[in-house]
Amino acid sequence: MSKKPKLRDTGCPVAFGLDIFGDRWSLLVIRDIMLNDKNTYQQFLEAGEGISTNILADRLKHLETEGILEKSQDPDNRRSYIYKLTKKGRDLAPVILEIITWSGEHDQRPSALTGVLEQIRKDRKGLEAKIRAG
Amino acid sequence: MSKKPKLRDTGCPVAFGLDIFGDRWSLLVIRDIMLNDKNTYQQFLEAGEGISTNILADRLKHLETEGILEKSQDPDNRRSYIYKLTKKGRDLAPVILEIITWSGEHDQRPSALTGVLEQIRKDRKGLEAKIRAG
DNA sequence: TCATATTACTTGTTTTTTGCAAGTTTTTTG
DNA sequence: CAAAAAACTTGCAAAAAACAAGTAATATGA
Repeated sequence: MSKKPKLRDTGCPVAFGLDIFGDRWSLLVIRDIMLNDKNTYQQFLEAGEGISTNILADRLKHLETEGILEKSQDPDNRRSYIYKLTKKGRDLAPVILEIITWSGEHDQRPSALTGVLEQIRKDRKGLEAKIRAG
Repeated sequence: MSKKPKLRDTGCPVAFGLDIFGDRWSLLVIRDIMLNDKNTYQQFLEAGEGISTNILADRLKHLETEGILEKSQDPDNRRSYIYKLTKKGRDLAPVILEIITWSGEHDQRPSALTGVLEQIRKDRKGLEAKIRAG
């Protein structure tokens, strides 16, 4: 039921990272919080790619366990929880931005995040700083 | 049998990238070629994390189809094939290096790729250029 | 040269993960 | 106070991954 990431304890930093966020969905949730101002379960569900409810719940739990996200109650709605990136999570900004940059170079199709791509090209440091600030 | 990546055609560049290399193994193969001077099926198998033979074959085929890798016969051994990164593949260097950097900051354990981490810290541009040169 | 070993896979089966539909609990809204 | 919303959970089928074994084409060593 829960994600058992079967840690590949080889000491490789690439494998270390992939064990935490190297699946089909985690980086999309992180993207939603980091760049699309989403921060609730419902918003993640409606994000476009169509993640299943159980998988989303599982990934949120996993990312929280790994210290990438933290969850707190919405003060305005006691049914709702707000997910935020921790510093460890925000530190993934360069990884996300490099993926976007790479796709910008190698994807033929018109992109949905063109705005972000332009921001990266014009003022990458500024964008990174903004994300890092939280 | 073959990998059907179920393309998430939302136009998002993060999703675009993940559809190509966002699984448990692809980036490890790319890492092996990019940083560990591995380039044959056997070498990938022995790389430490223990990928299964069928999954490796599947991923190599997929990455070749996506234009990340190219395969050629080893002139010195007609049983063997040599896998190399294409430009598109080498362009993933910043993604890999950022993952390594992130893990360097957030992994407590002593790392196996300390050498690379130091190289990144001392002369990232140089390392990137070297990888980009092929 | 002929048995053995390599290399790169493929095939079949089991196990794990994902995807999908539906249900539950708590809180809010009209 | 009935209905809707938010965040999950549960159960089951389908897909993917892991595991074990086998195959085909070289190459190697006695």
